[in-house]
Amino acid sequence: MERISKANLEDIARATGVSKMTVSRVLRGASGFSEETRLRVTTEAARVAYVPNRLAAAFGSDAASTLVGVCVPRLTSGLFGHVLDGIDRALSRLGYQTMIGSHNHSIEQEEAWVRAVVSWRPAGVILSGRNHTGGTVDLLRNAGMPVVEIWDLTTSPIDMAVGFSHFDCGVEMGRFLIRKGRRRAGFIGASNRADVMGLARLEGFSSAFARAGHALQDHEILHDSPGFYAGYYGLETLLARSPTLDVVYFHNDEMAIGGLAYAQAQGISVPGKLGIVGWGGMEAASVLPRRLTTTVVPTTAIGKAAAEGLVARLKGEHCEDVVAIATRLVPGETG
Amino acid sequence: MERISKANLEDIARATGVSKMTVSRVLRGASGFSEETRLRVTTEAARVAYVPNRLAAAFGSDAASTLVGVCVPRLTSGLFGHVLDGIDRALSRLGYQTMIGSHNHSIEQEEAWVRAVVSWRPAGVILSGRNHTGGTVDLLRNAGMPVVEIWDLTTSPIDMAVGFSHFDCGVEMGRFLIRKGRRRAGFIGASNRADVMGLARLEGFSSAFARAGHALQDHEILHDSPGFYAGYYGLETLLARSPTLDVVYFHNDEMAIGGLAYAQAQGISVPGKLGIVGWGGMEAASVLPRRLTTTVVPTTAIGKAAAEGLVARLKGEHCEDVVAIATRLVPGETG
DNA sequence: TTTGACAGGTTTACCGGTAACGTAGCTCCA
DNA sequence: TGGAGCTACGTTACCGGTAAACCTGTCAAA
Repeated sequence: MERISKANLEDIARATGVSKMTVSRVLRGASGFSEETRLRVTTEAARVAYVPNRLAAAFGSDAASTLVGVCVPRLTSGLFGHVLDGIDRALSRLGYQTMIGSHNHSIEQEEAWVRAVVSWRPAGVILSGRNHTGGTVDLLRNAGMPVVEIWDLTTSPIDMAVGFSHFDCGVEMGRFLIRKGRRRAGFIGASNRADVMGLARLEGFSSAFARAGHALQDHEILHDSPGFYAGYYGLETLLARSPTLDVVYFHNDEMAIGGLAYAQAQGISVPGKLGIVGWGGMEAASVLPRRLTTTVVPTTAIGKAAAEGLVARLKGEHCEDVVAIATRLVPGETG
Repeated sequence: MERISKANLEDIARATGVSKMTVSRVLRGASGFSEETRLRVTTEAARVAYVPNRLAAAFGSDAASTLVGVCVPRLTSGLFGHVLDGIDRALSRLGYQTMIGSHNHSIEQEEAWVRAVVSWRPAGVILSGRNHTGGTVDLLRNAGMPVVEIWDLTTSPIDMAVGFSHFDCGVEMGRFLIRKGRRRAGFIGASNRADVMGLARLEGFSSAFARAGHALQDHEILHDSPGFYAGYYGLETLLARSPTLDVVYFHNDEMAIGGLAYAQAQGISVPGKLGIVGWGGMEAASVLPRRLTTTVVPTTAIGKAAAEGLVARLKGEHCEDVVAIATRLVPGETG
């Protein structure tokens, strides 16, 4: 009974009187064996509780890895949680395992993670964003495996890209607010300057206002995690400096809700005196007493598309290099 | 220049005039070589951009795997995001890779995941909860690797456990509310009946009220993901049925905030007419206009403790089998 | 002078699969 | 009736590390 689970192909082969290779073929569901052999082998495999050794399989044949590396900025973000969920569901349905990491908006940490994950010889890699170190790009190009860059769309991906343009999100929100009559806009970001995607939204937003002849009045980027607190205190800081703002664009919905809480605590009328708009489309944003004006990002769909694109490439099927996933500006009652 | 990254130990050995084994020792930082050799080897390794092959390393020596499997109920939960972050930070600092999966509160899905992850011969596994299939337990026992069960504490873990008691959380909240004069309590859960940990809180809560002579009046368990919507509509449903409730305990903070939103929309005075309390301690809960009464769970600390316990066991260091991490009931302005 | 300990290596065997190729026996058709 | 083409296997070599055992020269102590 002891270490019964340590059985390998050879043990099963001996017990059933066939060769190791035949057992391998049966258990992989390949072809080249009779129904009778299949039955004998699977029965014996079940009896000894055979656990395949993917390490040996992936090592032995360079093409057989079922491992996919995924790196996101933060595991604690509600949005990326849904992206990971979309990826993980799609990949595990297709028989792949995911190796997940986070880099906290540091491309150096991302390179370290890529180095670690490539040493496992994965079938492919999914990264977030379009900004990577030269070392990361070299490593991935040399490894010659499919790479999908998600979240921020680029027209010249390392290999493939699935996502949307953060700059365009900012532009769209800016134009929307100008149409609504807003003129003195501010922005509150967080997660420090390393979050280039948040900054891209700021740039798009700013350029939309500038083009309309109303330059961005002020912005505040906090060195804090982009949550409710940062939104609350960020708005306090920004309004202390620029009390005449008539609308504030927040880095994300969590922060916007924090800002909303501050405005409410101060008796500032929203959207009357001050508009508050977010980004991301977290669930809370649409059920709060006042529905937040925000941009909804189809997170799960992005994850799913990235995973399916990667697998399509692995199987040699055709698949677009760049897949744009549309975001949707949802007007609420706060902007 | 082509496929220069495909260099292996043998290539480096040839180029530097030493044996493969010596190169292996140098690059692993083992001992048994001179400083001059070390320099020659590391220089050559850098020149050819050597990427180690962990597949081969883990395969070749059964003790060398640096892989740790982690399975949580859902990747989209804010709380588990922090747990994963705690685990991932601790493990990557210690040189391990994490393979993350989710099982959506299904122990059958958990078993499937364990089967898949064990086939990668990881160094250890971290699971959530104490409820597993017999197959899961057999698989892990036979594999003979360290296992940490997190989140819900058990006194008889498969191997190790790090967490707290959900039942006790419910009891503590129940007693707190009774002291505050609440008598007619309800509960709103979600994620269907499979979430045994949420149900344990309900049981603890219910038993506290029962012991005080005020049986739980009503409860509603929605077949929906435990988010803001479920809280909003859950409270609507529950109050339609039991309008005289004076306090409602929610599955988590997201749902409680949804409930708060419903109460506010209906003009129900909180906490005057109805108390609303949550569980989990999400950041939003403490900055909203009224601070939510809730139980704060030290998520990151649990992840960190689980990871460090696992590694301690791997290194043969002493480490407690059961580590209790205290939660904290934080009275707010809603209960 | 001998012994032995140690640094600094080398050699060999092996981990458990899989690809590639070989082969025996059978059927089927010209 | 010979051989082409199948099915159902078996054989061999190999993936890239690492453990373990085994060398070899040097230096110090006995």
